[in-house]
Amino acid sequence: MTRTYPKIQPYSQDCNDCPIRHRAVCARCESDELELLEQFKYYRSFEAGQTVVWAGDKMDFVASVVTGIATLSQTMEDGRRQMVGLLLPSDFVGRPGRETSAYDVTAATDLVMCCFRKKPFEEMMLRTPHIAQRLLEMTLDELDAAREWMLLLGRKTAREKIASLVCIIARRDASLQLNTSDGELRFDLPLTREAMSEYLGLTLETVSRQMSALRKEGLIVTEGKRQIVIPDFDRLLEETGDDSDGGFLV
Amino acid sequence: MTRTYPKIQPYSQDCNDCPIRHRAVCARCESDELELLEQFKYYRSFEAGQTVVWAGDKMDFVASVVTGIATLSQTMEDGRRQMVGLLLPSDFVGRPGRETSAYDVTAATDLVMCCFRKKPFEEMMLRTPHIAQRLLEMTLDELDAAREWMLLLGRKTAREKIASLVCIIARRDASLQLNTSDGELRFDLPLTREAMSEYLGLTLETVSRQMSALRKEGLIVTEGKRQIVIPDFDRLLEETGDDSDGGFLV
DNA sequence: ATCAGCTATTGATCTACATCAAGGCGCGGG
DNA sequence: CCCGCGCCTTGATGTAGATCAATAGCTGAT
Repeated sequence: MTRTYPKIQPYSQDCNDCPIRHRAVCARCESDELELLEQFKYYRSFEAGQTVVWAGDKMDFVASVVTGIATLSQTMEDGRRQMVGLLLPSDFVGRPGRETSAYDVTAATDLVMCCFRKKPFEEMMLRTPHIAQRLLEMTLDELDAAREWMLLLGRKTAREKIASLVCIIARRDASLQLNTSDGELRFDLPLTREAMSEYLGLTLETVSRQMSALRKEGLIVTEGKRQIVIPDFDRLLEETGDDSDGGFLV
Repeated sequence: MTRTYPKIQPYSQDCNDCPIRHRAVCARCESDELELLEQFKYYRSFEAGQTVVWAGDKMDFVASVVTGIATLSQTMEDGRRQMVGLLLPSDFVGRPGRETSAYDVTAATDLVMCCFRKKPFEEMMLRTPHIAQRLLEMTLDELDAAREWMLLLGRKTAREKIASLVCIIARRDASLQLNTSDGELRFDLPLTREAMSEYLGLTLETVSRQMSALRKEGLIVTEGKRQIVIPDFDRLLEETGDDSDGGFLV
């Protein structure tokens, strides 16, 4: 016996105010069955620096980033912090089947999230198999990204780490924005030196020094505080230590 | 409209020769619909050190570890290696929806895996929603483990890394074996110093030194080459830098 | 018994990054 | 205008862990 289920349209690019957006399950572009999600959907805004949830706190919703950047971090007792997730617009956060957040969720910039209460979300997951399949796909992508990140943390030099981070953000950005055609990439890197250091497992001083080094060598150009131009993406890529072809998976 | 689907029995402990075992989808203990998986199931054995698949190679199966230990690693062009997955018995490997392996899969010890051809597996996933749900759950667990691992790689000292690894293996082992009641844990750590160093983002010399240090301080006792006794688990835990309560999620 | 080939240990030295410390720049408020 | 506060940069110094190197145990082959 073969059944058919309502199809989730994956990666629908232009559904900008959907509750769980194009990299996630898009409820807007869906069958009737999914309409009911709408009634549980709500938006929340945060200012840069604010905490969305603390590790261990109750988190009764799942969400996706609409605008801005959120981070997931772990903190050790003595204060050492490691970022373990970087959420850009369209990324999903929250784990069906868990009561509390395992990580600090923080707004790295001003942030708007689109939230669902977890209960109805879980119920719908049971009724609509394609959601679980879509979510599985997303989670596998995240796992691959985490593993790439592990290579960075475990084996790359400070210089390679910085180059990698800049490339990662540039790619994510480029896949959304229109890229400036002729090899040159322009985008803003909306992370403080401290946030970068938490991402990379470095101190902020080392981040600053290595950024200066890349700047002096012309691999990156900074305009103002956060705006970055990469004159030659391929040249910067060579500094990451990654295989030239190897896929970034985010 | 509410439908019901065949239920997957999760974590069924005593289904030892099931193709995808208790931490995964258990096909043995299932509805008729799942029976057809059996015909695509086959076993493969590897000797310690052998490679199961190379990163980039075609991988037309998914599998679970039956006995032994497998690892997932990434290699940089200049040979630096980082382990990104450690697969103990019952762990699942392979990604539905991808043609090639993203990682080197290697037998750390003699290894038996139970494999499925990917095509029929994927087809069944579409027909049997609970499989995707179960797989999602497993993948989320793995993601949490990966994030714990990122904290280790990014922020822990060599000593903390070693203590953490020993604790992780001990826990995984204890959850399968009968633990030796009175606080004392005995198990074997079936990884070479080199494998440990690839897990931890260290050199094998540093691993060796730190193991010696823990031994001299009586935090661990080694019997023979690979057998390890932890006289006082809680005392070793304190050396990991982790929150005393905080959940290891593997 | 001897030797080759692993794996592990231990020592000596080097270095990339952390740590400590001192400004500098930009921005908003009084 | 000045001051305080975030954020960033840069310098001086310290150190954990890498690197280089020698040796030791263990296993299996001759």
